[in-house]
Amino acid sequence: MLDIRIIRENPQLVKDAMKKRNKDMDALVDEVLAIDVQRRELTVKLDQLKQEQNAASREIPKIKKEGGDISAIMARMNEIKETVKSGDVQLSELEAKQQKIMYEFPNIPNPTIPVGKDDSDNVEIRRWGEPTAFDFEPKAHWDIGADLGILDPETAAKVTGARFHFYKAAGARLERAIINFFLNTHTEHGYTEVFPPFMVNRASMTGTGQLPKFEEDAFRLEREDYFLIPTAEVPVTNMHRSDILEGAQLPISYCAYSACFRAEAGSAGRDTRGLIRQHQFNKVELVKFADPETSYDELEKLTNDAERVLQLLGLPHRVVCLCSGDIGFSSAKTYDIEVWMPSYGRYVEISSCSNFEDFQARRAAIRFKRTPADKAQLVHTLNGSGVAVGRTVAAILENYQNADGSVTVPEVLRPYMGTDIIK
RNA sequence: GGAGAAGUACCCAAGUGGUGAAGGGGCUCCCCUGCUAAGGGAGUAGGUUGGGUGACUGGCGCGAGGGUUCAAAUCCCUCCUUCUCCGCCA
Repeated sequence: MLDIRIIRENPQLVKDAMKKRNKDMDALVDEVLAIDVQRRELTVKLDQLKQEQNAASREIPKIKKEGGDISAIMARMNEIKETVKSGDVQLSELEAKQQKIMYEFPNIPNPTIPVGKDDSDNVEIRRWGEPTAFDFEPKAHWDIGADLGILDPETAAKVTGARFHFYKAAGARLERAIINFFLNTHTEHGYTEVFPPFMVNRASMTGTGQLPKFEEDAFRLEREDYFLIPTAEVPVTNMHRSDILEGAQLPISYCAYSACFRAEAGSAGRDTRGLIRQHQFNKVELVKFADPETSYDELEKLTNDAERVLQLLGLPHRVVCLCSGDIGFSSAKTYDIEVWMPSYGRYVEISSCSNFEDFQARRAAIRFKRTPADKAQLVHTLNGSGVAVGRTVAAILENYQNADGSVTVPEVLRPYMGTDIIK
């Protein structure tokens, strides 16, 4: 959520920022400003009446005690009561209206990111490794998985439906090995491991920005108002919802494994084969709470930490800075890490590392005091995949495949796999 | 899922309708004491929204949200969480 004060003080800045996202929200900016004026005028009026009520409440018992007549003051109080009551109703309507609009605004893109229309305007920052070369015709991971008997979408389709997978034997073990490898590596680099709930309540989904705008993207439970998490970002960021953290604690860094659930509404027909786009997938997530003064240093570090696991796995990848038209709703700046996927013949997103600045913190009321004497201020929240597990399996199967159909296990995974080859 | 109890500040805790939410511990500062211990004094309800150029000043805050009342921590309703017991279960 944006700060209403920014809109009050510099509406043009907000309008321009939205245009960088290819969104014309001029009318909404003007509307929210008009509501804000009304709301504050009414607030002043009601506060004065409430002040009068409070003063009278102190007088009434005094007068009664002295045996005086309170009928005049009571008449006045009855009159105020009605005005306050209807005023409060009106006020909460205005507040709701204002908040509804405020929830519509995406974050303001950071000035350092490229301005652009869509993913074609994203800027490559660096590459690591070279696209894998083969002296045979490489197969796609879904074919490798089927031939080795380690990936089974057909059975999952029977048991559940489309866009689910069974992993079997070495496939299941590979998934588990990668999760452990990721968590161990991040833990060694200062992240505290947490294992979160996979369902969260509405307040948490609102805190990180999935709601109210993107409810159709999430799976919601029928009997409770709970949502299956689309990413561990949601429960882990919301761990500190409504907290006031100590400045000395920052940055707080967590890593978390979770299953992730996405409805993939609007993705029909895209990436229908293999592990790239599933309703349920595993991910290890990195989450940071940082001092605003250093949050962009933390974004660089977090991105490096995510890249590290790909480097240790020997998977060629590149880092891309998303342009203003391509960043997510809550993000101010995002680096995507893309891994080389031979079957696609291009780099495919495997991690997304973002600084949300105070956008989530304002929604979720996550604050800190730099020193105990300071006033509480909003933290900056960051997160990034460290990294998506299913896509890592796909990348390993494809990049490490051999001419005979077997797959070499990357060296760092061998202790976890208990073998150096899958065949 | 059923029954009962409870949620007040960093911690413990008083407060069942009426003029600013007791008290204690802890913490901070000051005084005294050669040091320590003990003692004395002061401060310590955060936070959030508003108004004012400003010194200042108002509203809301006792788990959350509604309601009754001139007036709610206190009465009523709904929900959440915790504890005890029962049931169920990995």
